[in-house]
Amino acid sequence: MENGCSCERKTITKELLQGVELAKQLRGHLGTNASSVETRDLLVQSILTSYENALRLLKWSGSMGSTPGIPESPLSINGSPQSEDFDKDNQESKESSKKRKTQPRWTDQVKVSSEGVLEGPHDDGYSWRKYGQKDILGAKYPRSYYRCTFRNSKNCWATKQVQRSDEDPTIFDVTYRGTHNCSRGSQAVPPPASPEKQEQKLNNHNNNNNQQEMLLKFRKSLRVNTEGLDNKEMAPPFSFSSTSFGCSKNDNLNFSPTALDNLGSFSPSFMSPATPELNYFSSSHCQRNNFEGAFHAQCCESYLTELISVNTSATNSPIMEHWDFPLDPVEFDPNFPLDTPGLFS
DNA sequence: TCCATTTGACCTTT
DNA sequence: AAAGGTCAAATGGA
Repeated sequence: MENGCSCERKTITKELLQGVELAKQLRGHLGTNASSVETRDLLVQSILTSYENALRLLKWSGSMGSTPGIPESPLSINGSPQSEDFDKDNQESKESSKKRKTQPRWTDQVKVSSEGVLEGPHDDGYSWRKYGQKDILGAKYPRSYYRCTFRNSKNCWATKQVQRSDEDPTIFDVTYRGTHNCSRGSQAVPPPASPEKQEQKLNNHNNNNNQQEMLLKFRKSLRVNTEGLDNKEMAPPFSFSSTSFGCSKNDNLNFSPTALDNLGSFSPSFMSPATPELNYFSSSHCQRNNFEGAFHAQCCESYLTELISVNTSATNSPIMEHWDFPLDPVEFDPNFPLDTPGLFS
């Protein structure tokens, strides 16, 4: 009960702190000619996202009042920490269907290139294995079900569903469930894609190529930095296209904390290659259009903590946990009364 | 032989 | 009861 409130508050505080920190960075960038427009755009976008998240949290907690009861919320309604649910999930592997309700869920839309030309990177760095396909009532196309390849070896229970859009067959709705316990599944370059397989995810706002490029670089950086962490079970097909931004797989990118700061607002792609009709998704920024569950997940700090720890090297958290800024508690009091009337009006 | 995909059956949820 | 989701045997490719 009270824990829930406190969790929400902390999460909101975190978001706001992130916003503050990003604003500071932006100010720094504005004072110099050295930073690129892209970087500034990124910072602005990050700040907006952060504040939007905070506002959403406020709205959500406000609409919920003191009455728990959001269905499908990964945040355990009865007050039990999300991490407990996850632990249970891991233990009760045979009761997988019971996980449906407890795991965070969010959807993404993926647009597939009709030309089959690689316009960006594909995949999310995770390895998926198809375990089912089902015709869905009212849907033209069947829905495909995928789970993490490392379900058994690493007890990773992340799953996803891929549903081709009826209206636009080039669009795929991808629903993710659960978070990866495994570290990022691969770092290898994907095999040459056939035209059919050179499908990719395009952002709904893909006219912002600069931002996409920055994201790609960031993801590339992540990949580079996680190489060697998990070599034993690297699944080969997921990586960035070397043509995406002129970097080969072996390029060593500077991946400094500064770079992370500059790009940290982007969560890594949740896309994956694994479906016959769409083998390689490229990532996009901020494409997530439905944070069902996952958004609520932010409200529980234990869940947050787990996500952060789990995703140290390979994140697929629905939230922006990359922001590991050295926050200065003196400049912004975490205990600041966020429910102060008029504060956000 | 190993691993991924396919697909019908079964289970869970609504 | 119907629809959605998962399991697991069969199958095929490397």
